[in-house]
Amino acid sequence: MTEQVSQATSSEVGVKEGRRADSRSGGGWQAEKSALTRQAILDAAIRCFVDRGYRATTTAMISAEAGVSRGAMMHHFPSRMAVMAAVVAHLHKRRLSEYRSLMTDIDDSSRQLTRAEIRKSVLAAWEYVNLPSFVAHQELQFAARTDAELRQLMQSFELDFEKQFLKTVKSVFPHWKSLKSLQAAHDLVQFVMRGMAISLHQLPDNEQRVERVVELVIDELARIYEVEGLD
Amino acid sequence: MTEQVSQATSSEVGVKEGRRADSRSGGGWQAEKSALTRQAILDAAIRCFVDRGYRATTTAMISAEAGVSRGAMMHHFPSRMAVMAAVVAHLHKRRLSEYRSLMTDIDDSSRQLTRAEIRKSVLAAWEYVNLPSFVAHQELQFAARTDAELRQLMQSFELDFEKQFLKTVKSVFPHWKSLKSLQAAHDLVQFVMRGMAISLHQLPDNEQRVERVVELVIDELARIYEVEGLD
DNA sequence: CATAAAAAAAGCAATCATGTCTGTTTTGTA
DNA sequence: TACAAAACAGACATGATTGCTTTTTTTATG
Repeated sequence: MTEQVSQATSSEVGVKEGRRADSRSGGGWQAEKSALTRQAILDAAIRCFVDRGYRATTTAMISAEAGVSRGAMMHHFPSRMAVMAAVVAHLHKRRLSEYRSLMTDIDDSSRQLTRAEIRKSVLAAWEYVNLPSFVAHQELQFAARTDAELRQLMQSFELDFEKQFLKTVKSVFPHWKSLKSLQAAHDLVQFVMRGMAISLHQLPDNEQRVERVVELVIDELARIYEVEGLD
Repeated sequence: MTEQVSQATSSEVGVKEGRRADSRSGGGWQAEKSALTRQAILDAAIRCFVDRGYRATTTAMISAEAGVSRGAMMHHFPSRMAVMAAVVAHLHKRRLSEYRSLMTDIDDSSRQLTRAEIRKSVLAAWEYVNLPSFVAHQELQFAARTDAELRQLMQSFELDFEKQFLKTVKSVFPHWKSLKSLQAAHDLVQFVMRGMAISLHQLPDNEQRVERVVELVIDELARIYEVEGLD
């Protein structure tokens, strides 16, 4: 009945607006409520991923967290994997939006890139990987390594995400001319942040080590920008 | 009966030599066989982690992979978590040893650090995170985020590992004087490699992106060394 | 108001993983 | 050889999770 796998194809991704919300004036409450419970379930699933992990998250756990019965959940999502598929699409949009929010008001687009702006973008990336949406996605991505079904499900979203991600970066750093070096710099930042996020989960002394590494990354970005980023 | 949790305490870690192997001349076959099955089970568990993931790895799966009956396995390890604890200790030693192997013959310790040597160490780190032992450990570490029991189990090993790890780096780079900058540089490399290992599992275009980021890291390390590493 | 459809809730059967239990074989020792 | 202990193998019971089915409630519409 309700499709929830909707493959991602580059630009158009996760448009599940196919449901006829507010079909007429005054009516449409049913569809609205349906969409509401859907949202509740998806958000609940994300919370479950964050504090129990993907594999340990059961359908009962999600429905309880969402405050709906398991039966109601099975009505919207006929199987566990159907929920996961919907979460993947949901996270795709949410992460993209959150990252864009964090990356705005960094570059004023009128003058050249300053070190302060580079720093802001790096710190934004660090904030980003500490967001629940990122952690949840990390759980999915990690699980996908050994779960062929999930991997296939995520594949197109991952590709599109990378594309949108880079596009955002380019729009934030219009002064950075060499696309190749920008891509590499972006990769560097992402990898470092992801590695840190994972490694420091159970290690003490985080603050200082994070700070130092962040400084190193800023140094390197500034260097790349000076050498390859200017006009 | 057989202890298998043996907390890690800095230098002395995972000494399970407490068993009286070859208690006398001619004898000791029983203990030897026991140790042999133990090894088989531990190695099997690691393989299971690599291609099924920590959470999906069942006791039946491990015993099948090891070629022993489930009963035999339960004899050596009374519970699932007991196996995991033994694997943690096993991996601790194995990873340390493998990393040391990869890091040897990099610095000839007679002259100053060259860029070629820096490159070798970075590539060694990249090889390192692609080893089965690292992937298995990654599975454990990741699962530990949402598994309090496992987390507590690994904690002391993680701390000790970091210590030994840094010690190895120091011995490989005797010319690097500033300990603080060496620590930060080491962190940078580790974070980048971990992030790459995770991110690029299901993304294409790996080769080029890895190469570029590796170059960036090498550049940064050379820069740090010149500024803070020299006498 | 009556009826159809959607949403929600609850119950049920099958599967699977774990831990325990019992029984068998092998090894060490008197 | 006889006995004890360890190593090993298989079966069983329990609890959990999943997907399906059935029943009840809510919403939309004639």
